[in-house]
Amino acid sequence: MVMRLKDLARELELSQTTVSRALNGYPEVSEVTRRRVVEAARRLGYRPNANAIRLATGRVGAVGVALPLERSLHFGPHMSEFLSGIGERLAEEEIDILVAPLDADDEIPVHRRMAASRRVDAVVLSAPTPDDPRVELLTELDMPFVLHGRTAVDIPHAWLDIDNEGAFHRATSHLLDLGHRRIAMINGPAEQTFAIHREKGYLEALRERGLTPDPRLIAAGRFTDEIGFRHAQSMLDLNPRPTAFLAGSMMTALGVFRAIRSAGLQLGRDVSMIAHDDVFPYLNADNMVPSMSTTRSSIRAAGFRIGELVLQLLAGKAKEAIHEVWPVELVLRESSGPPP
Amino acid sequence: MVMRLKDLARELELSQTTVSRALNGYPEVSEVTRRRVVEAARRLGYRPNANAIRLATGRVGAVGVALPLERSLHFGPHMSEFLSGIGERLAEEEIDILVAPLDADDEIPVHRRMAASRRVDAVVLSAPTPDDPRVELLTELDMPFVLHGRTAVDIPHAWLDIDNEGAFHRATSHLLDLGHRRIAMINGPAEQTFAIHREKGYLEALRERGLTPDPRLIAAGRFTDEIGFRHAQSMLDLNPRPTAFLAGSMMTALGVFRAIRSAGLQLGRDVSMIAHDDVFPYLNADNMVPSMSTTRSSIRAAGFRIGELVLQLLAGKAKEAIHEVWPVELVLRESSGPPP
DNA sequence: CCCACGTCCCAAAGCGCTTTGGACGAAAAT
DNA sequence: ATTTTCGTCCAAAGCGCTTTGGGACGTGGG
Repeated sequence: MVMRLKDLARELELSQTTVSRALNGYPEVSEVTRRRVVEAARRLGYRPNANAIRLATGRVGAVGVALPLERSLHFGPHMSEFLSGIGERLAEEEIDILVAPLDADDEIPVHRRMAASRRVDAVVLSAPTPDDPRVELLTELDMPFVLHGRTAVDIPHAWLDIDNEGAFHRATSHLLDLGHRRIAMINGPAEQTFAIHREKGYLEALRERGLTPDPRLIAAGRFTDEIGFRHAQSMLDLNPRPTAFLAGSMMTALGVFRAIRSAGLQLGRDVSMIAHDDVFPYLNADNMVPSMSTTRSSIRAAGFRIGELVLQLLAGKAKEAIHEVWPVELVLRESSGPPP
Repeated sequence: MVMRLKDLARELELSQTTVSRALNGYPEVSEVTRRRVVEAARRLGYRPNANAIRLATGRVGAVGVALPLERSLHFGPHMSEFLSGIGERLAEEEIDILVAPLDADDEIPVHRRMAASRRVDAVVLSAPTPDDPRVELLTELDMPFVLHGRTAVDIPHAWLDIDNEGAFHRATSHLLDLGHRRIAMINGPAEQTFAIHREKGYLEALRERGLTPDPRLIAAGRFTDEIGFRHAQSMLDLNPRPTAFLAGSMMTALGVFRAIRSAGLQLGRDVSMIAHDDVFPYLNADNMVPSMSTTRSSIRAAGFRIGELVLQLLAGKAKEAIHEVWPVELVLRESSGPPP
């Protein structure tokens, strides 16, 4: 049979109170007793029942991560890296991660359920839209959360985002510096905040040079090879064709690459490309041929940090004080160069 | 304040017992009372405290999915599809999914903790090796589990696997039928059961035609673009070079594809390839150019089914009765044809 | 010598639910 | 008319932990 606190206490001829306190490091128990207790617990393989602790304390030791099923069609590979990052940090504190796979339409009820049934202490949200309703919902439900990304919602909340606007501004400016004038942008899903920010950075960079953006060179869609291919292909049919591409993800970049090649062009010579790289271990920009110039920001590192922020939030830090914008590196490699 | 069972009972002027039974569908409460209770619960937004239920019943309503951090470097994209599949089924039953990201070295303690602290009712394991120690561990801990894949461990346990051996046997045989004689195999991590099965299928097909396998044409490694590229590149340097490739994953296939091209060869004409496709929504074999011939099996569907099997296991079905081998389709497209 | 004050420990009351073992009438059976 | 059965409902005892509110036993200062 599994050993409970009561058994352990009986074994030690101490009260449950004392054993509990000894194990949880309260001061009102002598050091020698504590050592005895801890040693016995280890020896007898005592493991507190997590559910009893949860009930007694009201704390759960778990955070929920919303995994939008539909969106995960776009964010599959991102999601797993992100999760790993969060997990890496929270595992250190023995905090569980509850993934809540949800359809777009039952997102609200699932969050309600999570909150009301006290399954988690906090929630991590990602892939927000500017008017994301989840922010209001969770605030109302009094459920602490950290958002990966940003919204325009006017309710104080904790978030961490990367500087998407800055990244694409720099990438675009760099291509302009090289002499490119027709720069295509294959963005992520148009409703997402990060995609909006990226477009903003791109447009702003063009405007600063007095260039008028060509709407035919701007496309949006999911982060798939296929979307990249289709958009790039039709853009390369234009006359004059774009001499450079910005790609929203490495998946997109693969598609663009294919389109460039199948148009008989050579990446890095005839056409340039800078792609955004969330740093997947299985898709290395450096090892591509030609190696890919990227705006780089590890989504895994962001996850790790978000784990940290969740802990801070739960420790009582004000959500107003939890805002981080991470700079994005521009890594130049062979895929970007001057126009022919 | 949040509504508890006691409040709801007081509100209805009923006992907690009756309210609880009404809500949980026990027979000893009249239909009219039940309706009253259910209606009031809905109206007042009553949500039972999950932790109290867990403590009282001993059931948790959660299953753990081991997410090996290190291995997830190989299985990142697979993992997220697989998780989605499991989640899709279990969400229907309001069962939570706990992901336990773990380093290879603390795998054992994490499982012990999960089991002893009653955080989950069951566990899903994936990516086993033939002598996987987790099978024995979980059996010992009396923790129900379903394995995705197979081991050679001689302990009864529930599993679901795809017919890796058959798939690669067929793919190899098909290439042989087309006239290929030098067929290279770029496999997954050598220690994994599925990779061993695939190699077996491949070797067996060669032997059936009286061919001696060339060890230089067999490689193993993680499922990355890079690994695919490296191995394929060095194999294409051989003389005579392989005329066909088998790739363990779509990621690998992308790398092989690059190597073929950078050797100045054309896929589907000079060199053939059949890749294994776990069906990622963001990497579509049909949309590649040329479209990719594959051995196809949806890892998401497998996840969904495993969710189902977990439920059966928890409902009392014997683990000895839970064994499934799924056939794998061979889908021929443009990347495979006769040798030049 | 007494009292205040630490120090170390304990009994018991929760946490919010399920479940056991009846109670109480009314209807059916004897 | 009395006993059985049945349909409804309830009080109270857990589930395994934390935490409150003391109690007992030295120790040192007045």
